[in-house]
Amino acid sequence: MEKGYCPVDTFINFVKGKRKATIVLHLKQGTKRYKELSQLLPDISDRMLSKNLKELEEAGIINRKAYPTIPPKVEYSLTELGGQISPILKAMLKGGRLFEKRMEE
Amino acid sequence: MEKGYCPVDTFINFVKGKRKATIVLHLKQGTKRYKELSQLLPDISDRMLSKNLKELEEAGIINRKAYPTIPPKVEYSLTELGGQISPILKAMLKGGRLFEKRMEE
DNA sequence: CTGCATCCCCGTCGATACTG
DNA sequence: CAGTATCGACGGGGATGCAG
Repeated sequence: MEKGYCPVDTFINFVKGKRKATIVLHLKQGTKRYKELSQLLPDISDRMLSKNLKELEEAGIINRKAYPTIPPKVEYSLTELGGQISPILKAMLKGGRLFEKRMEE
Repeated sequence: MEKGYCPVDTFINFVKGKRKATIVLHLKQGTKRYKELSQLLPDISDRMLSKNLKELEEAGIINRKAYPTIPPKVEYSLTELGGQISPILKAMLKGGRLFEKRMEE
């Protein structure tokens, strides 16, 4: 993840991947397993989900905890940084609704 | 501009175009001419700048006022909606700096 | 259950050149 | 000054299938 010319772009780069923001918002509600996230986000493929999760982990936004059991079990949760940015995502959510309202007219 | 599955994505769609957010932040400082924006954003081509300006105008975020003089003169400014979302962009800017600080370590 | 590998399409963006 | 036209490179993301 590279630095943008302006910090706003840096932020966008962290968040623009398909569904990344939504994943964080769901994890804000509490720790979730891979399968649960997959069900909460019906419009994303496994490929993208695991890719986004990995990137979010590398960015330090989420924690990944794998249990070496059979069948495997993996839990995802927010890091402190993840908690710090979630209010911003919430603000963006509100802003998004503003746009959606406008579009309906 | 289509609606996202989650409003956060709607918001991102408005803002993720290269430099769109930065344009809004500059216009927040006051009305600017095309040339001025072009100089404030040295890393964006004319093609992208005019494309982004047009999209922001269509989204209702900025106003475009052209004076039919020679040489031509066009001024861009924020709409009320543009003013409403700029605090969110500022929050994203702060968040971006958080990320950048982390990356330096 | 939790992913990764492969193939491929398509939109985004840069470079360059041109116009009213 | 304020853009538009065209071409081409690049990467995100979908579909499908397979593995530990």
